[in-house]
Amino acid sequence: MKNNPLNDYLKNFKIEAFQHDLIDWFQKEQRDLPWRQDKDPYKIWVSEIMLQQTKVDTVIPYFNQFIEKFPTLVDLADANEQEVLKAWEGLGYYSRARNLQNAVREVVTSYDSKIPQESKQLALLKGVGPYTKGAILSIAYDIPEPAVDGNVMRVFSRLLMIDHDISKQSVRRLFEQCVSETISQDNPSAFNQGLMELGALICTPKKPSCMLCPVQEHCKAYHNGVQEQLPVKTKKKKQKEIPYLVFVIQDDQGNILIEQRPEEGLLANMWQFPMIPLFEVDLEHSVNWIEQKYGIKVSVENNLEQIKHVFSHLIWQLGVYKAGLVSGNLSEKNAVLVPKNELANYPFPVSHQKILKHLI
DNA sequence: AATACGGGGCC
DNA sequence: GGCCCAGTATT
Repeated sequence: MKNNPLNDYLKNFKIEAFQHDLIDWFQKEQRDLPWRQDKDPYKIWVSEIMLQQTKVDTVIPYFNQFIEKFPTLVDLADANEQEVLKAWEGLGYYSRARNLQNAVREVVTSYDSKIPQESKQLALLKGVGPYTKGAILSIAYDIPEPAVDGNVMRVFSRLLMIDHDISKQSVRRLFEQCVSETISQDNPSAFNQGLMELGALICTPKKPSCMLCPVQEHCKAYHNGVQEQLPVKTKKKKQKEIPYLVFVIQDDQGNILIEQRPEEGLLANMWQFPMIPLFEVDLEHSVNWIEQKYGIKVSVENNLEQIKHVFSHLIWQLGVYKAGLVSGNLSEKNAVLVPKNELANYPFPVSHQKILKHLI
């Protein structure tokens, strides 16, 4: 245990008093959230996946609708992937939904439909990383495991004045040690949730409400007046812009051409209007490209709109054009002609929902 | 150790 | 326009 930097950080830290102050505050001040209605491990799992990189207020309506549609683990396992993606539509990071269903099916077949309480088995499930594993174990099963997310790193970086760069993957393990050493054995669920709730409500990234903080007296950063300087986090570089041509192709019966994206990569298995990077084909040659790829002749009519869509790592500039289907038979297997009123049955990313909206 | 992977809300 | 969010998988 010597030369462990953790001992230096935890020196003079009053663990039992901290546990009490944190848990006491959490039990009084916690928000009334839908996944806190009961301790159904399945619901806790779903909520934890949805909450990855996503704010509570965004998740609430999705969670309610999702649980209504797939009330149990078995219901989700039995669903079509397209149904699941449709329920996830607009929430982002769609691989979360596909991994969740994959993992739920694994639990049904390999674990008699019961979510494992073994850390190692849980970690084997798709989409369950160190954070989600700890969250499920502690919140659903009252097992004292760390669940370190951005909140927890921010809170502990201030409490113990840790100035490691929290954007680095390896640093998470340091904070897991902090939690392991301080977590309440009696109530690990309230302890972990309390840390996150504190990070969300009081110990916020900017202008933390230290005057309202239940653990202010435990906070080294506050005592030194450096709470606004923590945590240390390197900033990410800005996104690359990619211009696309997008085509809303309609036949004479009013059907519209859409296609499913590849099963890997960005927006995997989601649907879209045909689109092509502008650096591969310009508008003049787009008719040829469409004929070659889809086996149909079209006539481009007019520009409908320009859309700028920002992702975390890139930006789409979409030039959307209306086109009429002149002749030919659809040869692309991932594409279909769909009546306008059936488009809403398919899961579209938000960028293409914007186009959909423009059509109606 | 870095990068891909969404989208929305805040300043 | 950048930052942040109850992160994970892949390279």
